[in-house]
Amino acid sequence: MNIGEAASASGVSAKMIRYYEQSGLIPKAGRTTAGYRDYSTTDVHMLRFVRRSRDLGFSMAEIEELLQLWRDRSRQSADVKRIALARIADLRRRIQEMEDMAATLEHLASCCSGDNRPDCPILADLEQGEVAKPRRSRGAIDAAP
Amino acid sequence: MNIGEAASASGVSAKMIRYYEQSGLIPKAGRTTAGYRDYSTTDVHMLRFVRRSRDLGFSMAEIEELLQLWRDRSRQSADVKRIALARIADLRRRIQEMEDMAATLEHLASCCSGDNRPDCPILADLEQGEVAKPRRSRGAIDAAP
DNA sequence: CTTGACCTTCCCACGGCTGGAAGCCCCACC
DNA sequence: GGTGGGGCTTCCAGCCGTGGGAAGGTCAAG
Repeated sequence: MNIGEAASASGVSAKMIRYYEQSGLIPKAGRTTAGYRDYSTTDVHMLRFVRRSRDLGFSMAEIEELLQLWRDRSRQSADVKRIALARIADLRRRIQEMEDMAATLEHLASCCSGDNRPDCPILADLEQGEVAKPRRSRGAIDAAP
Repeated sequence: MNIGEAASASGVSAKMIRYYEQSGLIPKAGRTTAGYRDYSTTDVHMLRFVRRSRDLGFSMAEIEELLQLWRDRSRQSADVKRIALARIADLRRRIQEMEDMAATLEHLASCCSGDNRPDCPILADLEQGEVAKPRRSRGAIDAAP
């Protein structure tokens, strides 16, 4: 199976497959005599694994760890659970930060008349306001298509 | 006031101030005879404005718009409110996506015994599971320090 | 054999920083 | 009036994950 077929079978774009290979997340694919990458159904399983992990917001480093565990028949499920719980904690923390932002903005917006006059509590706050600096955390969902 | 003083007075690092200037977010600072950038207290206000906006998660493009409104004495508060409301909606959408991820992971983790045996429903899901692909959105909080 | 859909590699861009290197200049201190 | 160490300047490169595109080779159908 060539990279295009593997891509549509796994839901990972060909671009991304090459990128994952190049960055060492997945092993180098075998090549046909013509130099095309060649994939097995096991490889497609692995790619689906990666995609699902990304969809759940795991970082590359975490996915690397998860892939190792996935391949390791003598793994301990506790190791997997630990990574998942860490991810959940991270999500919860980031959700809280965003909730705080949303609440602040909602408060400001509710104080703003939103008419054709220039007086605006939102701008006033931006100019003056202090924030308990939320120390930024890792690996997010960003960059619209 | 030189860039270092402006940085500590505003809470924006000198690196960032130069970056914002270079990328056109803020106007080019005046220079002393020695070539040092020179800042006024108004400039510091502007920098604090930028920092607070970033803390609230506004994108560079949004901050550019907000800065223009901030400087525009004949602005309409409705314009500011519109940007804030859009930001809130974006936050709410992204929070929802992350909530969904967290819920999925929590379900999986609760099904995982987390012991020294290899059987693991989390890995099983990653290998098999489908996700209603959450279309990724813009401008996040990411990249750990 | 031609066509066009695929594959290959390579480089560039995004956002939002952060770090480093090289080199100059400034200012406080003695 | 020196001088040392820190500030300042510029430029370049990286992070993550992804998309876009160019230039060239390869495969399969017509």
